[in-house]
Amino acid sequence: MKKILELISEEVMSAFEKAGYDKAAGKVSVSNRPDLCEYQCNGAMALAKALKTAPINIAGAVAENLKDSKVFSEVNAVMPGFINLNINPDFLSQYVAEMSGDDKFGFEPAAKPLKIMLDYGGPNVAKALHVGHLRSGVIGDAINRICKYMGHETISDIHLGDWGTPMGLIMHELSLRKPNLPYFDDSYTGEYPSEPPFTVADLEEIYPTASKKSKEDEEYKAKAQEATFKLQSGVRGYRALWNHIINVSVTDMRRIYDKLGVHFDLWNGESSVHDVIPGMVKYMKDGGYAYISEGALVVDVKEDTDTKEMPPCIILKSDGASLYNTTDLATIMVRKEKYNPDRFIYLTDKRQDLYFEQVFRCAHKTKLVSEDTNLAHVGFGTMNGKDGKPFKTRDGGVMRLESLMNDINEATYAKIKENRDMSEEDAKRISEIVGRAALRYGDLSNIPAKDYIFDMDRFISFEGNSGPYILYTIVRIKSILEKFVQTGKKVEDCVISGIDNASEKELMKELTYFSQTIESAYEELAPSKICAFIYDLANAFNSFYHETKILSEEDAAKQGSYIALINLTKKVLETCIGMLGFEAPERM
RNA sequence: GUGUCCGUAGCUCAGCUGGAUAGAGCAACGGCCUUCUAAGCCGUGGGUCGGGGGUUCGAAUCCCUUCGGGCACACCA
Repeated sequence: MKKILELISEEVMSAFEKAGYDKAAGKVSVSNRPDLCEYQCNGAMALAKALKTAPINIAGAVAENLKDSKVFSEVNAVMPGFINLNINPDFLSQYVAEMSGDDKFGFEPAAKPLKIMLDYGGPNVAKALHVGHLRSGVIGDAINRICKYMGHETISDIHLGDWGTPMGLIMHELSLRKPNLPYFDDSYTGEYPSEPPFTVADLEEIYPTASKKSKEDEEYKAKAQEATFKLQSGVRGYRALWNHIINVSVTDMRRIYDKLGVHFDLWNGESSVHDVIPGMVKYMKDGGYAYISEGALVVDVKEDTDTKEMPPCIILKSDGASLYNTTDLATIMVRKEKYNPDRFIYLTDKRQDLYFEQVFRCAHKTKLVSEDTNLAHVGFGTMNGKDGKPFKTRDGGVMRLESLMNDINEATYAKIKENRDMSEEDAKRISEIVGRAALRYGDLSNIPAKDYIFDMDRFISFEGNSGPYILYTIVRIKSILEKFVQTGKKVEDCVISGIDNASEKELMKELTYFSQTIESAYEELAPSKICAFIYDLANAFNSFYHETKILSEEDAAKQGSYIALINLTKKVLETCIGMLGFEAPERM
């Protein structure tokens, strides 16, 4: 189905053409003066200057041509040259009726489906998931779902940090604490224990301790580097120990990401490209792309059009070791060979903007990917506390992601118990569903690139623009539909047949924006667009709900039309929150 | 220093491919539950869109400048 604004614009464009003007001027937008009209076209004013005519004359001629249009119920040319439009209720309700008969509500998937590689999450196996990991996972996951709804094929990869210095730090610290473990005995040739010599809780304590020590103690730092080197060069015991770290850590991560509803197709890490690095480096040298500068192997990524400083992309450090750039480029190479994606999308902190620009330029320049492969980086802002600084726990520590989730679930639980009479079991189950919505919506409703202030009270107050508000709206609809079905009627038999009040029209208009919302959310890689849309839609529904008695409506056709409309509203809302990565309970 | 993002109501934020009286939520105040979940709805008050210049018939939106803040700028990730 064509989008509603396309249909309306086409109508106005042909009126421009008929009046002898450039049809391009007929583009229509939603009115910014709802008191005057529903849609507006400002094209007459843009044309006036070039044609040396008064804009109102153009607008008047166009309006005249739209007099008999079936699309509009009212068309007015007003000073200085606005064309004010009101949509014909019959046209609108027919459009919405058509939407309700379509699986995707009239949304047209991408004409050319792409294969898209998404890289988000990016946790380090040495560290516990903390609040800093929330945004990458939640935004990445939502973009993944949006891509799929667009009809694209996606592959998501968590891209674990499992190969760097943090691993060496843990191993070194462990070697000090438990020097007798066989992993540290170079002469040991037997089988290593299958049980890890530590728990997740141990790991969470070991890393920060080791990290702190290495900053204060040069010798400690050197030993940790040595451990890192031993791991990377394949020393048997270190590899075995490393496997334990991965297993313990990843098991725990899966559990938490599951709770959050964040999914990954692949759980590859930096380590998975370790073997291909030498080949890639050789390729870059042989191709004449990479050269030695200040001891390091670099690729120039400056462009003539640059107005800013653009440092070269470092491939190997001056000591010959690989770094972040190396593994990222090698990962691009591997992904290209293995999956050949049309597009790569990375989700990381926005502080890495410049870094990714370098890597992307390097990948293109060295022909790791073809010129038409789109490499995109979504740099997101940080979640800050009320003081405007990165969010911390009360005692100033790093807030673990799981703690944050638990806090929100507990607060949600308390709210449910306060407002509803519900069994312990239901309250607990529902608080988890609502809690996830509160957290994900709370994050996603912000524009990705911006920092935002996390305020627990706001998240748990459930008022205004929040996940729970959206869920509550859906639950209300479900409740009506359920009662309707109990009277022996069928929702599927209902059809949208017309409009008889203002709030119903508003709700319908809101529904028609579904397609364009999804499209722009994809184009801008901004799930926040969907949040804004469903918030408006929920508002429109709630107004309608208060003004219209549905179950007590005696006119069967009218009631059926209402039912079909709210059922469509429900489905659209559910589809949208599905893309945002949460769901609505049956009741709350 | 270079680049980049931001500065809109007391607070948190929309709006930014230029359009007519700058919008929400929270907080404050006032209404609405014998009737589909009041975690809701309706209403009131509250803003020199950081400052200054410019372009334009028209600027929160585009350009320049200035102030204030965040972030990044070759061997960390």
